[in-house]
Amino acid sequence: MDDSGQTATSAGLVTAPHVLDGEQPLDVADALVRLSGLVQGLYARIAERHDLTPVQAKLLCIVADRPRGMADLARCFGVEKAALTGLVDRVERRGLAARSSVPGDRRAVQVVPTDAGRQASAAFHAEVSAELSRLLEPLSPAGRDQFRAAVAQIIAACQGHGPDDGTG
Amino acid sequence: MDDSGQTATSAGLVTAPHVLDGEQPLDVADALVRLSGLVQGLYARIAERHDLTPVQAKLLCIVADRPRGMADLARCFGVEKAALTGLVDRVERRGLAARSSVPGDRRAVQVVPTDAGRQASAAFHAEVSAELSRLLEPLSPAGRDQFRAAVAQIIAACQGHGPDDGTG
DNA sequence: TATTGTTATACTCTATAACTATA
DNA sequence: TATAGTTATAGAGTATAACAATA
Repeated sequence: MDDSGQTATSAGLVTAPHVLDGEQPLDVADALVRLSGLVQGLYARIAERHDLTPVQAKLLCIVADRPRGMADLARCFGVEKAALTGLVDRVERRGLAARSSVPGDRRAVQVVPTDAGRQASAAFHAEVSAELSRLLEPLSPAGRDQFRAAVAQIIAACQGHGPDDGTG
Repeated sequence: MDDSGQTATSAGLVTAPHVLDGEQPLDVADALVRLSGLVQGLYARIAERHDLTPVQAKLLCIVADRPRGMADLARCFGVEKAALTGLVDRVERRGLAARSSVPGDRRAVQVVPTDAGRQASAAFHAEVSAELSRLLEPLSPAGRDQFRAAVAQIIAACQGHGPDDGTG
């Protein structure tokens, strides 16, 4: 199971630099967990810079792409639909999105971004893209291409057996 | 800033497969966010399988490696030390760890895993390693090595300007 | 009957501020 | 005074169960 045969202690999965400030080489699992921690931390930090929680940032990005109903959003987040009520309440209270009625189905609502919400989502997206690109700068141009291809391959192989995500 | 020059919509950062079931190629940012979502989701799912929250699993992994004080743990998690009280309360209440007094400093406590906690942490760690390795199976052996090397390089370049993590 | 969304309740995680006890 | 840890309070995010309105 352990791709590299190192004596991995439990601490490796911990992701915190403090725990592994020694110079043990990382096995695959540690490397992935720590990379994922970097990305999540970056995502959260940028969201906070825009006075958003990570979940709110994600919600705004989704509805900025296209308005969606509550059940649809619940599937996007991989959570129960009841959780969406409070989520949307909060972005609505902050003037970043609004519930809009759907002509043709009087039960349904659509969550649409306000202008402020669209601006926040665009600015957030731009910063995340920029900082994530910067994350790859230590790699050579060829290395970046290989890396991106590898990640795309991994993701493609997971389409289907991973209905939810985690970026919240 | 956009390494690949694709017209990235906000939805790309959203990580949810449902949002991007079209066949647009992923830019680097999307790829990293989605990979990180896969890893976090996997981590959370395995924790749940062991009846743990992701944060509890991480806490057990940390103290299984070596007992630690509350302030130390707070630095590991990148949170305020006040947050640790409840965190440790809950794993203690569940019989997975215990507060132990430190001879020589009557203010301090150390969080030590119980036998049950050690077992849970070891089982959790093994499963995460196994499933993360499986995640890389679509890559060729050479591709896996390149990938691991690239991730290690990225992480190494971040040592220092990323004091906290995200795996919680 | 199935679907859409909400309410009520409870739990986990986190932040801030104020506090105690020890060093 | 500084450090270790706790308490109190508040808010976000989530789950479950029960419910309303519409399809």
